Amino acid sequence: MIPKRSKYAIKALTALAKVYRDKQHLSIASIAEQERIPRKFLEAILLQLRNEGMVNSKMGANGGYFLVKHPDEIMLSTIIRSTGGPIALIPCVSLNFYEECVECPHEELCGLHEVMLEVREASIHILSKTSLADLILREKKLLRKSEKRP
Amino acid sequence: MIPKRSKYAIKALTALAKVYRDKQHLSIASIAEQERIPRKFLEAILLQLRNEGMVNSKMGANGGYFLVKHPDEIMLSTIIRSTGGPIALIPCVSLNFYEECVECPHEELCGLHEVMLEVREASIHILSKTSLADLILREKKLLRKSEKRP
DNA sequence: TTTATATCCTATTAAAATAGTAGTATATTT
DNA sequence: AAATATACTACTATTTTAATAGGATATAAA
Repeated sequence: MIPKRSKYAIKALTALAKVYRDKQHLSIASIAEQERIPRKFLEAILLQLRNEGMVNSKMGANGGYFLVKHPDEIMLSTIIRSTGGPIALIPCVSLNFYEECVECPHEELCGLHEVMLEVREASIHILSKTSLADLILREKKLLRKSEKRP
Repeated sequence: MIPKRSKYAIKALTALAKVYRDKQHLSIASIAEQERIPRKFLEAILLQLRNEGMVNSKMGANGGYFLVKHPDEIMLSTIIRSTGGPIALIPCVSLNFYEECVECPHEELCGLHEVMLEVREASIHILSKTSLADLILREKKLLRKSEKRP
């Protein structure tokens, strides 16, 4: 499982993506309310994303956060990783949270290692081809579908 | 990430699978040493797997654990699930650890939900077609390969 | 029948990760 | 100047996971 932190980040960035074309920004408070994320927690998450260059902010009255890149270019895998969420199921096959197995003398000879690598590749394949823009598009499609057959 | 508990379980059951055809059993102590798993922790894990019917045990001197089913029939997904490891990345798409999203009014309309479902399906597809026997086979192949090109 | 060896079982503790909060400083707009 | 918003540091609380302790029970072999 990825931490709530990562999920909150995806939700918040999606909200920012929705106002991207109008060059608008959103305040922490408004995102927190809209997405039902604890305000102070969201503040910490956005601050971190800012320091990593994924978003930028404007201080002071009428300030807020906005995306630096186009929603097409921001992939779920990137968001998950930069908020500390490992995608792999075990540490010895994680790209960003790698840890050697204490019990494996040779991990190249470990069958479980090999299978877990395949799982990771399958997951990353999906998450690194899905952008914030894709997420929004999917939601539009789901909404249309539900309106046709209610 | 799945808990260490799940990984230890897979390692221990694989050890039991290796002696299955000879109708042999292994003691907790010997598995713990061989797989470098803390003995008492392994004891708790095997006890639970026994209560779920995945393994059986023989008490007393020269006792130990053995598989109840053929290694072909024991799938990684089953082991992970019964040792508390969720395969899904977020609770709202987990089969066995499902939790409703507080923030989603309609999860059928959530784009992230849809993507995470795909990730889960891809992972489960691999994990539920891979058995303990497959794991052993993979290791044999990896070993052969490494001996050819050392 | 005694001794050694193993599992059974419950309870407890330790450590780490995660989630969330507090409070003050700083910047910007009106 | 007042109101509003982010910046930043530090802290706390909660939960989960990992691991251990220790005695009860069963079995085999000496």
